[in-house]
Amino acid sequence: MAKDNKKMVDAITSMDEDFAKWYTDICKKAELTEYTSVKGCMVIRPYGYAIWENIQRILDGMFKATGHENVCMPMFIPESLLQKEKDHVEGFAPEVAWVTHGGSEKLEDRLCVRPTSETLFCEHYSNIIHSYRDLPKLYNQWVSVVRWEKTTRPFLRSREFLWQEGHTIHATAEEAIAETERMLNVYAQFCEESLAMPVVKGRKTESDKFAGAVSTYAIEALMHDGKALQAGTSHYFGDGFAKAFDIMYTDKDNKKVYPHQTSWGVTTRLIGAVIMTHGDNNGLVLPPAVAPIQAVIVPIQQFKEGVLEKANEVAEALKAAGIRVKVDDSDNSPGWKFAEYEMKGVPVRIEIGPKDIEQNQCVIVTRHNREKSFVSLEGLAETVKTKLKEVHDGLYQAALENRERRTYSCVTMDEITEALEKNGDGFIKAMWCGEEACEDEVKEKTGVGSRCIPFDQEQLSDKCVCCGKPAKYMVYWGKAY
RNA sequence: CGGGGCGUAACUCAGUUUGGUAGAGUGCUUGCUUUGGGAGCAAGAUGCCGCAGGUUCAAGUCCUGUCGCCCCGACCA
Repeated sequence: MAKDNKKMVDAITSMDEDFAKWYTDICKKAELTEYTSVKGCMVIRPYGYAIWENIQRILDGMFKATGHENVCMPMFIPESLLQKEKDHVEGFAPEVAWVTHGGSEKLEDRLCVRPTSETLFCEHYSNIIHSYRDLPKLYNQWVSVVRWEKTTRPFLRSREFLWQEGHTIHATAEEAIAETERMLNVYAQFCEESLAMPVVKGRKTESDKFAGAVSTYAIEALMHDGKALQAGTSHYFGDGFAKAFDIMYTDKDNKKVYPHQTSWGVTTRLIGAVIMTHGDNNGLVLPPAVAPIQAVIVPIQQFKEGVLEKANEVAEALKAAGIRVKVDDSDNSPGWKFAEYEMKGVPVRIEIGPKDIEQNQCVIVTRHNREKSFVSLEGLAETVKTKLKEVHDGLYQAALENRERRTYSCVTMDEITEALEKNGDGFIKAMWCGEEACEDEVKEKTGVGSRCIPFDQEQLSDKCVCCGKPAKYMVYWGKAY
């Protein structure tokens, strides 16, 4: 644990003082994003984009390992195509951006800028799928989409955002459901192993489903301030889209039947999740797996002979061992560099000065707890790898503890209100009868909405927390981003 | 879309009440000294005061309109 919680960087608002401002301060000061002249459209700067590239690289590997292929759909959807699935268009129409002109000419049919690409995949599938031999298709694309949000925040909710959307089509419902669950597990595994972020896996309630889905699964994470963040979703569509788009194939018995579909996605919101899960009052704290710089080397008295040479030599050795390393040989003071890389969340810092070189050692400091140790330059790459692992594990443990500390089991409405008042925002575990009216009432009376029906069910009581009728599920409730 | 706040130098802001030569700190540039937790001194550069009208001898300041951004709600990844 941090032995010194003193805020080193007065440029960043303290998270206890104003969590929202703390968040946006980090986005700007750690050079992740800049605002542009279009509301909700942000520049993702090199340091922020490098995090996304790491996320992409790891996830893409996981998708390929599970048999998926990357494709690329156009960014425009004709209005007529968007209209084909009724629930889908109702869900998305309020937030789509429209292209009405090509050059100076008005378009006959306006084009929607994709808010998601189900309709495009469906149109394509209807062209290429004719036989059971054409199935399954396991597709994914890395693109950006546009949703005209009213309230925007960097990474958490922007009008254009980067994501991947997987779209698969299968011969049977069982296969499609298995795919939906498999990809949710891939997301959960990624969040835990690469982002050091524990998540709750579960199913969304009917009212919270994706527009056009039979069922929606999600992973939910709890942020530092006790608010929930949906970190990824996976949808099972049944054959609803296939029917709407007239996708049919001939099965082994020479019968024409409808295939079953899924889609699943994660977005640059994951970067927001990382910020709000691991960040502290000194700035960002990055999980080593996605950190653009895993170790920064700060030379001390770098003008003295041999110091920079040694720093570069150490850097080369670490690079050779596959560690992402940077030597900061700028003429800023060491203190400035310490603060700078802490703000940027670099997991490990290495200090090398004349005194160290004399003793063939260096100082190594881990970002999450700021613990300092003197270690030999001999076998440093292995030491650094151990430290990176320590940072990852430390982050995961702290995030898990935060979530556990902020998860409250409640059997009555009063208990919910009390728990929130006494301990602050967090996850509420409570039983539910399955009626939408109760879901709404819980939200209205206590302020927490249903997050998901977790796969790991517990029987907290026999009765719905709201109406007292027999309970069907235990639900995680919370305030959401 | 509702409620609140804010647009003046690269950044944070003062100046607006009471109209009268455009300000400070930080950052930036150059030089010297420094370097184990955001260094010191000296010299320098930087402004359509969000935009458009209006009132006035005179507008950053007053009036009208407009655009944008931030925060909080409702909705969403």
